Amino acid sequence: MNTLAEENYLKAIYHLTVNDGNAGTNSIASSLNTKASSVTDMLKKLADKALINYIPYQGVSLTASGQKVALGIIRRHRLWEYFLVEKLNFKWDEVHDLAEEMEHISSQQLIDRLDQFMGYPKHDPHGEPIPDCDGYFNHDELKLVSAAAINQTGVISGVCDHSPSFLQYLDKQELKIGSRITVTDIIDYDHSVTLQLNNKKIHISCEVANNILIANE
Amino acid sequence: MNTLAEENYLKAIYHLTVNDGNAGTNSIASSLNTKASSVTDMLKKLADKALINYIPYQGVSLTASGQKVALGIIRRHRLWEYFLVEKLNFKWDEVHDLAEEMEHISSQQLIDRLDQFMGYPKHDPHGEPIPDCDGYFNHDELKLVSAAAINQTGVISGVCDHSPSFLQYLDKQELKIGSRITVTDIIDYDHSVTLQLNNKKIHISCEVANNILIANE
DNA sequence: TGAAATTTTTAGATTAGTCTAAATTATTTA
DNA sequence: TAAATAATTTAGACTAATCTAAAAATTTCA
Repeated sequence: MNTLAEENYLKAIYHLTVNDGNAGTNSIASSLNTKASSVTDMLKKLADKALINYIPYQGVSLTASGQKVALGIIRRHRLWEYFLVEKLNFKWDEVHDLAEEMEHISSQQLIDRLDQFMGYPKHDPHGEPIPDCDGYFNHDELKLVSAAAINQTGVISGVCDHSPSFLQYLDKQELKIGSRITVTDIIDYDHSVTLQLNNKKIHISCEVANNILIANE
Repeated sequence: MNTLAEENYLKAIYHLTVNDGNAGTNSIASSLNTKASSVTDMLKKLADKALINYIPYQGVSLTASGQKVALGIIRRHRLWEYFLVEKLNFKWDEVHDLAEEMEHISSQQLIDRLDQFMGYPKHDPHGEPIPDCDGYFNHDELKLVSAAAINQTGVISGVCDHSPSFLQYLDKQELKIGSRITVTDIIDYDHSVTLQLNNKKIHISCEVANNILIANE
């Protein structure tokens, strides 16, 4: 099996490459709060284990087996988040760091039984899809609120920022996963957005609109 | 906080000293599958942190704060074992190694909510008492089957050996926690024991009788 | 296109935990 | 009670993961 440090590197590389395919040493270092020289050392180890494709000075990508490992970690992380929120009544802004610890318990049987116990949830509390035991998941067609047009309606289905302060702000505004909202106005000057939520008008900044995902209707 | 290795040492020292008060370097080494020299190194670290009383060549005992840490680990271990058996349908012979990993997730809040979620169980699946959040637990008055007299009746309330092979043997004999048994015969020659369980007579070896605990009626 | 800036790697050191082999202390027993 | 035996500690080395500082490669852009 892989060490804790190796798992954290694989997960970071997965998140950095899922959109643009290739990650650099510095971006990995900053996402793991470590130094570039430490990253270089680890990249060699991961390459020796055939978990990444690594060409010095050219960045890295995950191999098929590295991606499988990374998706396993992400599956565990999201299932534990779901467990913490749905079974132990944690709030969605409290579970990230805990799940970060729990995701490293590697028993496949444990995770599959946990999945069954919870009824095979499809999404974690932040709307992220949960990979199944083979690493597959539907990539939902979501759109940023900041990219929506006036009068567009949608259901909040995900958030990009998982920081407690952002999630607590959403709680205060009663913006949650599953809420149906309509974009009623977009201010040219600062790109801030006015939303209709039930009977309420809510005005959010461009930055906030940039971190909320809605499903098209 | 303490490292994983430190936690494992504290737990081992707790188990070795709970009856006889003092543990030697070699006994710690063999219970952790490591070498005496490694133990000596770690004992110095734990003594520096005031978690153990250590006098070179004289063995060790836990300090009050070391005991508190150890009981916290044991609480987590036993609660996870209960969770695995009662919620995820693992068998009692399958949970030890998994709980050994899970016990190192240190969030107090997680454990207290897990405890609440399960209804504050008093015993793990092997009958071991679960310390409360302050480290307290009732030390049940139990007796070994091997120490019982003929005609004595009791309820199986614990097992000393937690190995899968022993627990699977008990399953096969339908001897489980909660079963009421009566000692009907004790063979002088080999100290083996005959039990009455419901309508069934069961003959067990001295070794087995030495690992089953019953509560006096 | 070639110097400046940026990114990445290398070299050498550090820490936690472990090991083997040798030395030391404690215990047993003749 | 002194030698033999057993238990424990010390000395020195190793691995994984990290760091700082310096060197090398790549990219940028004037």
